Amino acid sequence: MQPMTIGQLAAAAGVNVETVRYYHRRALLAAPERPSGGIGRYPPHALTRLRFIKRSQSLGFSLDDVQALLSLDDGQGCSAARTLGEHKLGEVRQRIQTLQALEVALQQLVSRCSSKKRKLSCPLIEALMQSEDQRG
Amino acid sequence: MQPMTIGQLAAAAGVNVETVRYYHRRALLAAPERPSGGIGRYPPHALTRLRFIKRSQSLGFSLDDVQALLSLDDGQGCSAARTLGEHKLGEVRQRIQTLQALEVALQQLVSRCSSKKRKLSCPLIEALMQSEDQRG
DNA sequence: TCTAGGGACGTACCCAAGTACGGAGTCAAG
DNA sequence: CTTGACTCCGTACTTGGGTACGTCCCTAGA
Repeated sequence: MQPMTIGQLAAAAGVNVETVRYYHRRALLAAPERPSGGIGRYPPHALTRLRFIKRSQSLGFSLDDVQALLSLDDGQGCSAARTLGEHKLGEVRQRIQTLQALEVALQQLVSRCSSKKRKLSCPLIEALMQSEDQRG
Repeated sequence: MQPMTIGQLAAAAGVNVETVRYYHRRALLAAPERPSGGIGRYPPHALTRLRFIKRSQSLGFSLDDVQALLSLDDGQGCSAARTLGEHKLGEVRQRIQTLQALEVALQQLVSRCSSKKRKLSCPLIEALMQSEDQRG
């Protein structure tokens, strides 16, 4: 593994060159050493870090989260990292709950729509129109 | 129920005045009749529609979806509305699946973090650093 | 030495669903 | 008749995660 240009780095990680530059701006990825204003070369470590970022994102971490995670990458911050992970896990579970409630509600609306009982208008739209909080 | 000003309408629906104006711009809500350049008054129907929008949103419909839904509100578009609902239901179920996979992965990382076996660095961060797709 | 293909950098733009702001007009009460 | 609250309208800004563009610069190969 040799030093890479930004294009090679981006291709290796499967991201856009602009994305790499964006990560520089967000201080997630150090800009490479650049001999006398020339073209920068990234060490292999940069690819590892780039992959770290994408992997964390795919697990639901925001770039702010990733930044926090990276700042813990000193071998000392394990419990803090764990806390972060647990927090994120809580968020994920909360989102699942919300979506499951949504699923039930939507399912009911849709099935009411198929078993129409001579209503004048669509039960789905009707249900959205006048819900419990308006009449109760 | 009498005609309302925009402020009353917004308050009744629990939204910002600017939100109502935004819905005008999106053509989700008709601008009210306005006698000779004066101040507009909204009929009660506007509140119903505003609530329809917010309710639909809370069920996961985007404003574009809501627009489609509203255009079906003529008593004829029931099957189209149902199709829309089913599509949205599919999306919701897909999101739930993705999040559940995420939940499992995150759970594993976090629990690996608590049962540390004398590793040098944090297992969570380590796992993010070097995952299967890099070594396999 | 010329040239093509990157790379470096700054700025602007994309999406959704609003929010914020500033100036002018209007309306009702005191 | 003035004050103060509200409305109207246009424009710009927000968040998050980038994408796109334009211009200059550098470098390797022929």
